[in-house]
Amino acid sequence: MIGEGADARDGIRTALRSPVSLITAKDVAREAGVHPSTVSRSLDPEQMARVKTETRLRVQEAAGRLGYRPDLTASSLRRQRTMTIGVLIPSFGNPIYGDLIHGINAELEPHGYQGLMIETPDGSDRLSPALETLRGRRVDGIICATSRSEDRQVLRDLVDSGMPVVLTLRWLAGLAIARVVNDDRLGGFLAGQHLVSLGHRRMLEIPGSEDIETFADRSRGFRDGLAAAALTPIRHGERTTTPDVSEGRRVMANLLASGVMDGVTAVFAQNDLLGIGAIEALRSAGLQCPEDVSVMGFNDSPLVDHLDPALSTIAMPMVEMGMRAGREILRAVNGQDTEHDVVTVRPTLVPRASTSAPAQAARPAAPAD
Amino acid sequence: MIGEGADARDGIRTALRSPVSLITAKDVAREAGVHPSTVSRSLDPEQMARVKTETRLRVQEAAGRLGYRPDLTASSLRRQRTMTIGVLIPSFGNPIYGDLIHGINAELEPHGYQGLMIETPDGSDRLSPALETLRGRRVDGIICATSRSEDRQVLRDLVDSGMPVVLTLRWLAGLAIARVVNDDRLGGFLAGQHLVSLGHRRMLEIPGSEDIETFADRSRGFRDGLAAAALTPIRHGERTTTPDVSEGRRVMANLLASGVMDGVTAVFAQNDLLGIGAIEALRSAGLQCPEDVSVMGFNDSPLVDHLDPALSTIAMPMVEMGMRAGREILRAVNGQDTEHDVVTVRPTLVPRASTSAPAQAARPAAPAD
DNA sequence: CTGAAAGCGCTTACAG
DNA sequence: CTGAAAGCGCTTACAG
Repeated sequence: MIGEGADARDGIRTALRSPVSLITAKDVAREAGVHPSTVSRSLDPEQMARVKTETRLRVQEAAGRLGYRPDLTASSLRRQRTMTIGVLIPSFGNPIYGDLIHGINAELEPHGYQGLMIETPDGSDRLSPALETLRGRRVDGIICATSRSEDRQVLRDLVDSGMPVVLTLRWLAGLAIARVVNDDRLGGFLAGQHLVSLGHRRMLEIPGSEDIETFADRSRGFRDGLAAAALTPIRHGERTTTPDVSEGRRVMANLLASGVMDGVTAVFAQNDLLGIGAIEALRSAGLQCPEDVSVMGFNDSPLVDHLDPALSTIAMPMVEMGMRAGREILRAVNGQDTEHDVVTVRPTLVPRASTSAPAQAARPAAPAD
Repeated sequence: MIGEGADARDGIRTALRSPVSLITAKDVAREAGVHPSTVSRSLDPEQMARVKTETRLRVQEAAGRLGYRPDLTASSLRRQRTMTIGVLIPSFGNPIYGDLIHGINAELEPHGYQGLMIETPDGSDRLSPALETLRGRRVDGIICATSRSEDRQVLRDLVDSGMPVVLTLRWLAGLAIARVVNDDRLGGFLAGQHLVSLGHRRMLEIPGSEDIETFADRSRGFRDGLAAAALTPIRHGERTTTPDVSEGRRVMANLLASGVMDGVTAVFAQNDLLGIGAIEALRSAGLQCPEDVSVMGFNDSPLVDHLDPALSTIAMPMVEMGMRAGREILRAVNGQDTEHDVVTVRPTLVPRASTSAPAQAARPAAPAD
């Protein structure tokens, strides 16, 4: 009987797995009266020029009618390209990375690429496993926004294996890997300059983790900003682990207890959360921000403009950074040399209520009256 | 000359594409002196029992030495399984979804599955294209955290196509799709009960978008909470589009201008951002929170505990929700019937400084003195 | 311009 | 217990 074979086969298929009956190029070919290879050509923008218009339209019509979608899994195997870019993100819970992802996707999607996001939290030892996963999935390239100094060897091996890689948000000195980063030194400089221009003379930093180049750069910039007014930050030995609110609170409490804060009128916290914690510790000690101590953050995280006081901070162009990183990885994937590409985006000062002139009005060396 | 053929081939490979020289099962087989099929069996937990231990160890050793990772692209094609779950998220920029993703990944990863996250913002018409992408990539199942009433038909079609689907965070009435959701009605109830217990009598809601079932449920629960004290929320015609700070500000300004707020001592905003905006509009009008008007939010977003006043809100167990959603989709992928599964997680009240007893101490009907 | 064939790398009935 | 073969669905030199 006609169709018996097909029915039986369908029956088996259905019984074995989910009833997703997927249309293949073969089905479309039968419908359009052509060979499957012609289906492939008619649907590939790069190849369709070689197909007679009439044939192409017939195939496209049939494909549309049947709802045909080429199986990317098969296409990937044949082409040795998955049209997938691995994206390593420090945290899905930190909204500033949301804009980075937006930027990356905005660049990848129009080119048919899909970002495969994996979270590799700081200090989690999850970078290596994540890279193994991405290798197994044969991603075409990797954007890494989580590099720490301890990752140097792993990243070096990754690049040596031939995988196109772009570092963004953070980078590591001494690795020949393309990077797209914020000019953190400029950011630190802007913070320092801002506090100096308000009239502060005694200032200190609440540093982020030292094994992240980004934070080291913010320090350098901050020192530059102070140096321009012949000032230096007050030195102290406090270090932070994860740059969050509780660490900011802990460090500021220590600084207050040890007397390091005596006479200090402004603090540059290397990110917003540290700054928020610092303000809370100040408040607990009976000090007001900005009246007694001005506090700056870094990142311009969501909601920090709704805090009391609204947090002065440095904003990074995260969307732009993501787009640039996307562009770089696509260049690398397409065989263009990017190894020594360094793209830098510029942060901006966002002055708000948490910084003001010091109460004692210790204005920068104006002629004495 | 020995090896000449191989060298020539490698040369071509290198010239053609990235120099990622990937080890295949064939390479491992040669190294271990077995057939590629034995390599496959020795490395597959489900099959390795059939291989003589000695052989298996030899293969595993060779695989380890060569750094062999099976090509998931080939494996997917052969097995008709990609070990990938599509995850549709409303926004990467909203940190509450970070915990949802954590929960999902925590469940998927131990089972060898990978989440493929795609952002489909509300009101963006990006659900359909995203689903097309996921189909093309042959994901094994889809977790959708973005469903709106306008998506009903698209989701119905998706399920009809045989794709395993689980809705989470939000859901749609009248669709036979498994769902894992917060008990929003309970959340609304807790909010109402909290305000009533503080002594409030005249209260109103700032609603979220009406075409999201979640928000409608919060309203129902809130009304329940008030009804338990024989109260009803003040009705008004204000509606919000995207539930963000500026909408909260706009709506509260309108409510104040139109006199609807007269005598109202407490407001339930259906999410934190609306609540923050409402507080700001109150302040602009010379009213203090909570002294003049108490405000509750919903979500317990990051940083709302650092606002002034710290926002009272309802917390959802996002990690748990994500884990449950992950578990459900794996069940569905593995052919277990989930169509009518409804998993509900319970929110909790997080009372903070933005809610207090009303100034005029309109305590609930105590015997007059 | 189109068809037929080969092959991407894996997995899995099927033999033996 | 292991090998040899077939085939997942696509794409692309190769013919014609």
